[in-house]
Amino acid sequence: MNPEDFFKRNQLIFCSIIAQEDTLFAPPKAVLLFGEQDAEFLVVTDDDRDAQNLFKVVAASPDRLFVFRNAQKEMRQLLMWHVWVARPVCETIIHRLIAKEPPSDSLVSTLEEAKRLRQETVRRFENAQEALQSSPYTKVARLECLASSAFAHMEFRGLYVDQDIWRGIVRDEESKKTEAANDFFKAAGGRIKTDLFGRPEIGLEQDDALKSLFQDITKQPLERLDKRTLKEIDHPCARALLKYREAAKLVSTYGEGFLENVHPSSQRIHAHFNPLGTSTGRVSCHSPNIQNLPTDERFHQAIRAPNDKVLVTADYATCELRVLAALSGDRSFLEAFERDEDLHSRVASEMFQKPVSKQENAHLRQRAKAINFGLIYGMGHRALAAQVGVSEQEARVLLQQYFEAYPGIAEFLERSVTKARRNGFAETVLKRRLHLDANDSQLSRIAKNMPIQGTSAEIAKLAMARLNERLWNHHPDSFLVNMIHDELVVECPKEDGELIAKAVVEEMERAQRTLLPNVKPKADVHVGTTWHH
DNA sequence: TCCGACGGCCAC
DNA sequence: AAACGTGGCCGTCGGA
Repeated sequence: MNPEDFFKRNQLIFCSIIAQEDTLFAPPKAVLLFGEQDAEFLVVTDDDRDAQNLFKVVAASPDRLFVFRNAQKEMRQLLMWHVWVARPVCETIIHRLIAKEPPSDSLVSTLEEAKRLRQETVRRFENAQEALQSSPYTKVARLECLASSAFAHMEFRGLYVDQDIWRGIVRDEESKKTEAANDFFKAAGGRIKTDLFGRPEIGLEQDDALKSLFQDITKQPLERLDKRTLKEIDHPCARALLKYREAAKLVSTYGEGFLENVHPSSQRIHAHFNPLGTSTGRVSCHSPNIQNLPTDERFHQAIRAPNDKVLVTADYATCELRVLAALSGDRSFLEAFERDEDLHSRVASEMFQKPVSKQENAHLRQRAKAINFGLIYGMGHRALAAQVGVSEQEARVLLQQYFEAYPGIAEFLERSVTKARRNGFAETVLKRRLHLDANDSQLSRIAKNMPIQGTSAEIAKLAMARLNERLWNHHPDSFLVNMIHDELVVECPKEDGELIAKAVVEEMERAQRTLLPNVKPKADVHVGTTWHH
């Protein structure tokens, strides 16, 4: 069948990639497209330019649906042909949401095999569609499918890293590590035995041995030997170990092993994003995880745009607190955001009945901030006490004062818990669910956190999906290179920086407004040659 | 030699 | 640290 006729007749198109190998830059051998009816199909190959060009145009337009087995992965391969899919439907996403076993996405390597799988594919999809329609997940499925295009594109493009700068930082940290180790053993003196060659018998990575050593030094039993415990020990060994651990962390996690993820042909990092990688709806990322790069200024200098390009860095201003404001409907919170006030200061002054700003009574602002964020995590008085450095009794009073000033927040959080306990699950604004089988105290914390964290994630995914489509259609030299939960990073030509910054903020705020119509949205943006914080 | 559990720590 | 939520990666340790 000729391509025009095929696309005219089919609104819903099944898309099967026939691929050589499962590597990032391996182009498809061919693509089999077929409709729901038996007779219609189209085979697109790299030689058939007419079919390929038409495929490209139709795929990028929003008036056809393309069904994939694993959309993110398969669309990544299609990008080798510069095909980008505006409206993908992903079987894997649907199956995961309705908690069915997803179809295996093992490679289809011949056209014959793809054709043989046609009937089965259509039948399986129709069943999944039916199950989805009668489930609460239609909205969230639509969002996830839409966002999968953005993730495919982001993975395909990759994140540029200046390896020279990066290696320079790692070298500095290596010498800090050595220096700290020397300091440690010098300070430990006779406490550590040495072997025949004068080498110490314990290493600085042997936590059990170190714990005994510090129990010796402090003459106290130690439960753990983490950063916080070490900070409380006034001894040169403790200070040296802290220095050592900090440097060792950077060297091991962000050292040469990290740079091995730079792809040899693109010279970029193509991390794997898993949009359904968490229980709340947040995205996870691995190999490498570029959502937990150190906020250290030096590393940010190494994440830079290639020549003649800039990075647009945009992040939501207190996204989760805006979600809390919207879901609880708390008048005071909503008003603070409406007036662009500093929420933490406002909360502090209402709690303590005193004027508070970042300058004035900053310690009170700090306490309010700790509570604001802590509540999102279902924090109790113990954790609050540790966080702000007061007694547990004082922390109890602080929470009491907070809830007196904001009864709407208290009610909302309690309502979340009651609802979750009754339903057996917590849910987001798009009705994403997290089933709870935990004990009561943990259930309560998850019930408070999941709707907020999950809704935040949905806002970010919606922004990504819309932004990616806008960039593909109107700014083809600009593209997403990273997303860190509430932050998006876009690489674009130097001369487009301000234009793209405007587009990014627009889409982020529009997405927030879409899911939270009753709160004023806000995203901050920065344009520069390096990643900004 | 491999693998999972664990402690620790990076991010939001 | 935790009765403060969500992740991934590193090194050690102990068992197979």
